[in-house]
Amino acid sequence: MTVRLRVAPSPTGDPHVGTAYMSLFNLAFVRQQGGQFVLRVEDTDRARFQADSEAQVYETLAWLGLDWDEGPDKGGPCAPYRQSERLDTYQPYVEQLLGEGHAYHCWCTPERLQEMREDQQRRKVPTGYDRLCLGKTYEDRAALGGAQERPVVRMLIPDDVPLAFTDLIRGEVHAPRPDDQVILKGDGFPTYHLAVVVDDHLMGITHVVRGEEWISSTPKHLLLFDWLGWERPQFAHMPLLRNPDKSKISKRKNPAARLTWFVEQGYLPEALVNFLGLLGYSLPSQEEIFTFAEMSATFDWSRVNTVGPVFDLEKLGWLNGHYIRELSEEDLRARLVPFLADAGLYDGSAGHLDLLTGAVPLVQTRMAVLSEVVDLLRFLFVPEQDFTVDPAAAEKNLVGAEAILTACTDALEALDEWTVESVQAAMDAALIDGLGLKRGKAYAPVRTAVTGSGIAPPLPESMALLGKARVLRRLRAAA
RNA sequence: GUCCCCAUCGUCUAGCGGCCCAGGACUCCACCCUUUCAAGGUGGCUACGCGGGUUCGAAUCCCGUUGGGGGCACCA
Repeated sequence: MTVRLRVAPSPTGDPHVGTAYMSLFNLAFVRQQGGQFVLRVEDTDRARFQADSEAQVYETLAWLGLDWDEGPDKGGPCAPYRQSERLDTYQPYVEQLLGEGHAYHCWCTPERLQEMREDQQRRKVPTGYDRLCLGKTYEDRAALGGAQERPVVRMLIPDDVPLAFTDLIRGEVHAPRPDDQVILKGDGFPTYHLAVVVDDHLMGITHVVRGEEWISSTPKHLLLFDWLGWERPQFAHMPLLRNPDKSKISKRKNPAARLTWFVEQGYLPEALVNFLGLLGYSLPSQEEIFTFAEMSATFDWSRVNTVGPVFDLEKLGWLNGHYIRELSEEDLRARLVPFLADAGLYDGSAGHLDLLTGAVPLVQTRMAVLSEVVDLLRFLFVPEQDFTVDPAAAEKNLVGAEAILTACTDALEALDEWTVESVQAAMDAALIDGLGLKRGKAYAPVRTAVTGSGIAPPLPESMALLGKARVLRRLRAAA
C-alpha cells in the first residue's frame, strides 16, 4: 500500500509557521516512502474565513520548496480538496450515524450551553454536554426552554469509548474522555472532527501527522472511524512550537509565527527548512546543517522529540548567515535586488547592476538576513542629494578630524587611476606615513564622511565602487 | 476548575543501565586575525527540577512531587 499523508491548513489569516513545520515532517516521511502528499483546505469555519489566505499558503509553502502532489490548485483523484466544496460528501455519513444511534440532534442555544459549562466549572466537575436533548423531539425539548429551532448533531459517546491509541512518536497514549462533540453545525457545515475523518478516509490518508494539541480529540476521531467501519490511519502527534515564554507559538506574541515574515526579513527558504528540521528533531549523524533531501533520506519517527521546542530566532539567524555565505555571488545578487528595489535604492539600470555586482562580495559575510543589505549599501545607491551622515557617527569620528579629511582629499584628488589599490595606497601614504597615524585612527573619519556611518563594508573597496567624484564631494562636505 | 501530554546547559539537541563527575550547536565571554562591522580561528562559562525506590551500577527504569504546556467551542 502506498503511503499518503496530508496537511490541512485553515484559511483564516496569514499562513502559520506551524503549517510549514507540519508539512516538512509530513513530507520528509512521504518522500522517503515514495508516497503522495495531499494539501487539503479546511475552510469549514465561515466566521474566520479569509479569501486571500489560501493563495498565501500556496505561495509560502512553494517558496519553502515543500511541494504537494494533490490539492485544490493541482487537482487529483480525490477532488475537490476544499472542504467547503464537499458539503454533500459529509451529509450521508451524518444520516448514517443518526440512523444507527451513534449521533443525536441537539437544540440547545449557545447561551444555555455556556451557563451549563460555567455551572460545571463552579462545581469542579469536568465540563461536557449534559445530554438534555438526547432522546427528545424538538417539541419535547422546546418545552424545557433554552432551545432553538435549528439543531446541531452530536456524537453519542459510549461509556466504553476507547481512549488509548498508539502514536508513532509517543508510543502508547491515553487521551481524555471526549464530550458529546458536535459533528454537524447549525449552518449545515460539518465540524473539523467529522470532516477530517471522512476526508482522511476518502482520500486514502494512511498517516495523520498533526500537532500535539489534537491528542485530546483523537478518541473522537477513532470512534468515528470505527462507527463508519473504516480502517484507522496511523497517528503521529508532533510537539508544538513555542514562544520564548514556552506558550504555544502565536502571531500575537511572535512575529515568526507568520510565514510571510520570513520572506519579508530576508530569510533563505533553505535556511528556514533546515532550522525547522532542527526543532524537535535531529539527524542520526548529528549533523546540524542539512538539506531536505538529507533529512528525508534518514527520517525516522522515533527521532522526533516529545518536548515542544522554543522557536529561537538567534540560531535561525546564524543558520541563515551560513546559507548566505554559501551562495554564489550571482545567486546572492539576484536575491538582494528585491530588497534594494523595495527600499527605493535600486533602479535596475546597468550602472546599478555593476555597482551591486561589485558590492556583493563586500556584504556577503555581513548579513544575517537579506534585508540588512539596505542599510549596508545605502551609501552606494542613495541619490547624492539624499546622502546624509549619521549624527552619532559624525560626533564620534568627524569632530576635530579636519586635518585627516583634508590630507585625504588632497591625496585622492591627485589620483589618475581609481582602484582599490591606488585609493588605499594614496590614503596610507597621506595619513599613515604623512600624518603618522595608525590605520584604524586614520580611516575612521574617512569612513564616516564617505559612507555616512561608523560601520560599513571595507573602506578602500567601498570608495573604489563609489567613484572619485562622489568620494571627493563627500569628503569636502565633511571637512 | 478538570482531563491529558511533557521534563538534559539561557536556547536547539545527543544520550535509550556501565563508553557520561554528560557530548555537539546557537548565544555569551576572552584571545587571535583585523581599517570599522562582520566572517574565520582558538579557548572558556553554564544542564540531567526535587524526593523516594529498582539495580553491583541510573540522565537513562518505576512511583511521588514540583514545574511547564495543551485540550475542555455550532474554531481549526
